[in-house]
Amino acid sequence: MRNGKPLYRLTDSLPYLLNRVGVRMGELFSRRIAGFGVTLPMYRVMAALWEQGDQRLGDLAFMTSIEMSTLSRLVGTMKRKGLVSRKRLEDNARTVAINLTAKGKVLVEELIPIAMQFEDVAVRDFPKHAVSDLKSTLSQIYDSLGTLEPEIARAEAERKVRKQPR
Amino acid sequence: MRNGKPLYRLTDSLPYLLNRVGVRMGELFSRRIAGFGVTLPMYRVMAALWEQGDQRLGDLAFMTSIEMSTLSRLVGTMKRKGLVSRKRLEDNARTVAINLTAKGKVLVEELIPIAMQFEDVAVRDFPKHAVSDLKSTLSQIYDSLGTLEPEIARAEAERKVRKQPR
DNA sequence: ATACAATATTTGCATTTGCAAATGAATGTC
DNA sequence: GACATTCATTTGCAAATGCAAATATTGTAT
Repeated sequence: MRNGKPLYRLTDSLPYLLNRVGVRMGELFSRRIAGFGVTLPMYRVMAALWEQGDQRLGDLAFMTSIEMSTLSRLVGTMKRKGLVSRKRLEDNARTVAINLTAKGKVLVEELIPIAMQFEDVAVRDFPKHAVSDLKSTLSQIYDSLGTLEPEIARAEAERKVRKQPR
Repeated sequence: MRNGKPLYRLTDSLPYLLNRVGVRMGELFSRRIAGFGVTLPMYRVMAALWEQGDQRLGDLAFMTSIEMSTLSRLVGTMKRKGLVSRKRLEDNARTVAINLTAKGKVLVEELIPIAMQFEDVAVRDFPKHAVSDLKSTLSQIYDSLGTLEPEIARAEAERKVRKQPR
């Protein structure tokens, strides 16, 4: 950046590339399952519960990366559709145990093979190792970002301090 | 799946891993730039225009992966904030040329170094080649999904046909 | 027991989103 | 040159989202 302009391309940046493929995948898969009356977030909730049942709202929010208040409402509509149950616990009534209903289980077990096939098709031109490398790198970056969160928050705060020093 | 249950874990699936890291990155970077009065979609628009100015709405929508009607409104609010301009062309008045204003340019050139640093920090524990492999795989999958779109749409339609044959 | 803090979820409210329909503008057809 | 047709963008409307505040329950200190 000899000339003062930072040398940068949005379209080469990791967040951009990540978002772009995420959006495209999401759109395609959404359309793929729309005929079942299920949205992508709904599928994620069902598949998460299929993997690990009886979850509390907070845990499910973490697992699905859906913001808690959004998820609270989503679980509400899914309950109305008869896909999940939501019972307050006897021992700790401030928490709630969310689970698949029989109907929800049947449905998600119909959708899972579709998801598997979808992923197969999406990566069929890539060698096995490339896909597993990709997945493991994605996981590591996710973890790393979790660790870095305080540091990044700090960088954010510092600017304020510089602009408006006490 | 000898027992009839598909062997599958949402949390090992590519769409899940992708979404999760995308969401976390987005949240962190959003917070990082919030002090500048800019949201993440706004940043993406500005950085896209910085890379390639005078874009039509449709092209900008494609480049940023933002749905067109959403983007139309976003550009509206950004124009009101004085960040972008939007002029209809003399030669073809049904298209519109969107560009950064001077103010928008100054702002995005302040944000870009932050984005660069953000990405550096996010991947600093990874060898260079791992990051470039990741990026190239993401790009390839994106392209591949584009190609596969018709095939996936067909799979979607087939189900309907089977259920309700003519 | 009473008040107070901590935890988990839900709700109010304003904003954003996305589909489908409407609008505005250019192009082809007769 | 009026006509439908296609293309690019915008808008109506209902639904989804996310922050902050409210609610409900549990734990703790006095």
